[in-house]
Amino acid sequence: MTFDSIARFRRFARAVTAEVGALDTSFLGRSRPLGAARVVNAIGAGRTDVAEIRAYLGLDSGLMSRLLRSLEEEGLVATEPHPADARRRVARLTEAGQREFSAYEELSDARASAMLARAPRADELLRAMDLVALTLGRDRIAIAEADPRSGAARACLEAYYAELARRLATGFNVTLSCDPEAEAMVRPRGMFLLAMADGLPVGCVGLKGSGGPVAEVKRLWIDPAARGFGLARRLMAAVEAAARELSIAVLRLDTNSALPEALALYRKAGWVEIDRFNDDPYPDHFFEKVL
Amino acid sequence: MTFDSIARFRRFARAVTAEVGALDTSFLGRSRPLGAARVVNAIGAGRTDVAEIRAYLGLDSGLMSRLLRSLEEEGLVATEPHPADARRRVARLTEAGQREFSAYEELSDARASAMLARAPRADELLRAMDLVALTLGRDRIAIAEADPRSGAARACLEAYYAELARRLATGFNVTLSCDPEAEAMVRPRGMFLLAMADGLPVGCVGLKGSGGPVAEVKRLWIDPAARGFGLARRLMAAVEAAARELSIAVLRLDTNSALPEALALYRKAGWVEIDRFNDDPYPDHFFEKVL
DNA sequence: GCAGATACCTGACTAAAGTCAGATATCATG
DNA sequence: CATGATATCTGACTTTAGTCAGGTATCTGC
Repeated sequence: MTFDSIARFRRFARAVTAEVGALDTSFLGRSRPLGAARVVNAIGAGRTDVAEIRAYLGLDSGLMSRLLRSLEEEGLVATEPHPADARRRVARLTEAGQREFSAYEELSDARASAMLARAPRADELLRAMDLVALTLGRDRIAIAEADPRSGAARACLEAYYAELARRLATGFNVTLSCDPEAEAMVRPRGMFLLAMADGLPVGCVGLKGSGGPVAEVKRLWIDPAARGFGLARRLMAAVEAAARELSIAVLRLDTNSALPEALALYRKAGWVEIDRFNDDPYPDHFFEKVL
Repeated sequence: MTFDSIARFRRFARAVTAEVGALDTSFLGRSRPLGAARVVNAIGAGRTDVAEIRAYLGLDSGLMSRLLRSLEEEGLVATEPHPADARRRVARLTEAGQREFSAYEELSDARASAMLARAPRADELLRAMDLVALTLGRDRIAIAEADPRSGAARACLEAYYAELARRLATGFNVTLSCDPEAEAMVRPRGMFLLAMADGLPVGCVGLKGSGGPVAEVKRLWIDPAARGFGLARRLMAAVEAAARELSIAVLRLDTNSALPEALALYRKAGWVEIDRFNDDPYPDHFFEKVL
């Protein structure tokens, strides 16, 4: 670390406090107290259970109750008993509430793009923001199953291919428009996992099955901004567990010595090196793990 | 920009809001309302004029008055009339106030180093934070005169030498411990300017005089995280103005073609290329500007 | 069916922050 | 020195946020 890292950290905190303060109070542009605005946004973001919203926003039950009541009076929110548990209530936005939520969303989006438009190197700025956001939120990164043809999965796969093209001496080329292997990474033959950080994908791994007892692990990739958090290990553990559940007996994978961190990970996770098992031109190392 | 830059920006805003919220309320650990704590910290950070603090924190004059009164009762702050204008008042921390301020500082420092210690690549994280903080605060970057032997100046010079060593094909080497030219960049013969962002240096330029009518511009450097904001142009304009003030008639500088952005800047600012005027082994381009 | 836990609601509070209309003293300027 | 601007202070508010002690209805596990 160079000149006074703590001072630099605190300069960041100050800069961001000022900006975020403005961001928070921008909600006040719509003449509603911050607390009520936060509840509208929590519901709009998909949180339905009152208890869930309460926990997320850290509110007292009495305060929560009153905020919901005032939002109901305003006609933005409707509540009804939870279908499975009559003690609980679920909240949803009315049409007017939806409009209000959209207005908040547009405000935030406009703020974001204004800021990005003013930055001299928006791309670099976004990568920096990713690194900060992911480091702060590393404990909230969750692994979830996804369709390999979904937008989030495609984003990871594209980044994966681009990184291979950059790092392999031979380059790398896949016809992205119709990935020939996506079909094989769908249940029941296989599956596909994403690591999600606050709604955005930051890593993936695929299980490519053939219907038989042998399956292949493919497409392990972690967003550079999320490396060092042990996500690759978590994804590999999750894909192994999923393979067991699908009654796979043997897992295989291929990789390239230009990716030393991958080789190290596989060796450390109990994979053993085996002979070449395909004629793919890119890989030069082959591993197997018996489950 | 790759996958949904606005969503990425907003993920950053959310992550940082949560963290900064915790940062703000950490002040509450010392049983003092946030408003009062912010005033103590503003005074501790060197703001003395009541009006200045009020503007910085965005407070109503009535509220400010009451906050100061309560801090005086607590014995943390003392106020007195402004020596030059009896309408104004200046505030300063008492000894107890200094202790309280230090306690806040230690809290913030501890928080910062805990966060940095947990990051897998603290160096990269800091650079990302610099980029975000400087982009957010670009309009508050100020140019100030400084001693080239001060810590802040040395930090810039070291970074400058390191960058030259990286970018020049020949490498670069200065005996830092006793920079032979620092003496010549001090008034009355010359001077030295820093660009300061929230208390930390992000760029520099030196004016090396000999006592005569010809002086040299040296050591123009901008922190990579602060490039693209037009700081180099501002520093060059400031050093020119200072040279005029010192009755310098002709400015010269040398540079290297491995730094094309510097060449472009000098040409655009009205410098004209001249013949080699020294036998320094590193530069291969020489410029002059008549004031 | 009963005890204890859980989810939400209500009423009665307090603390903190912010607003606004004067009052007072001082300064800058013609 | 008169006039208007400026800086701070005071008193009287309101709004927002948060706390706490009960109260009602419901669920879970024995």
